[in-house]
Amino acid sequence: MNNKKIIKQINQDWTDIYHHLHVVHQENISHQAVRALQFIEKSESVTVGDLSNHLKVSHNTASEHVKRLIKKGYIAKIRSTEDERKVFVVLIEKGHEVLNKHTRLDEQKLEILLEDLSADEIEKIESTFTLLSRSAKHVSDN
Amino acid sequence: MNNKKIIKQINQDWTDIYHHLHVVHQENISHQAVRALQFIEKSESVTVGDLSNHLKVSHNTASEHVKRLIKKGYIAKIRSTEDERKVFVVLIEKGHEVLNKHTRLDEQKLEILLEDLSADEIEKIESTFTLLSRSAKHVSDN
DNA sequence: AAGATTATATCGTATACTAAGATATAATTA
DNA sequence: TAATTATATCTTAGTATACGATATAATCTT
Repeated sequence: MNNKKIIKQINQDWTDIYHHLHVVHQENISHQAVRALQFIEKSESVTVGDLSNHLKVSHNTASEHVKRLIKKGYIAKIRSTEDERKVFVVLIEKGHEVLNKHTRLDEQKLEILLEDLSADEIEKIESTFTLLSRSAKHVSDN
Repeated sequence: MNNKKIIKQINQDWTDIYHHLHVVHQENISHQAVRALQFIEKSESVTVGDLSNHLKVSHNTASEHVKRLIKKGYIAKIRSTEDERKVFVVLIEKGHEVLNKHTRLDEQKLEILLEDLSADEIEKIESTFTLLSRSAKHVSDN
């Protein structure tokens, strides 16, 4: 029952995996911008106010983040029809692309990696990630 | 043999896991700073010049990154004894802490997650990460 | 309908980050 | 001794981040 040790090992592996397999990108994008894009991608619907809460910045700063991200072609605004004060923000294609490059593992490197593994090992990786992502959602829902 | 689909699924899970389990931090640290800290942590020894190559910035810019990171208490300089022109940079405690918060999964959330799993499932997760991190190192070595 | 509240946007201002060119310093190599 | 290498500093400049103050428009309250 020494989960602490296992957790440290998982984290060590997690960062090693990312370090070796992450996409090499050249886009100049700030840390806050990535956080904003991630939040927008993973949430059902996001308003400027939601973003302000999530990033823990003032409403005007959030509004400026949105302005910058639109200028870069990463997101778009959609005014709510129910309450026309509200503005929803959504990722558009370029935003998805940039976010993928910053958060995902490199598909080509993964492909090379999988080539050297057996079908059983691949199946094990796949089912482990399914299990972990399902459990992770569960944890954050409480 | 449809690895493409499996790869997409792994990536989807990967980002979901990170989204739900990452550490909630408040440090204001830039993207380049995280990249620099990551590179310093994962490499055997790093000079200012190595950093400049890795970040693809000029030597003077790399030198300024180092200056900023030292000012923030994240890294330290160690002048080489063999060649006294060279300066190695290393992570110090606060740098490790900040980097962990930005790249690792939250230990408490992981602990809650593991509590609901069986010993077999935990073992499966552990061995999968060991396998993946070993393979990842292999891929990046070519 | 008038006033209060809510959601977002904009302006002014300030600080920090990022980056490069030019230049300087010190150590090493030829 | 001269050339090269590694790093540091100075100047300059564009961008990012953030907030307070203020503005606008929609919605809610009375």
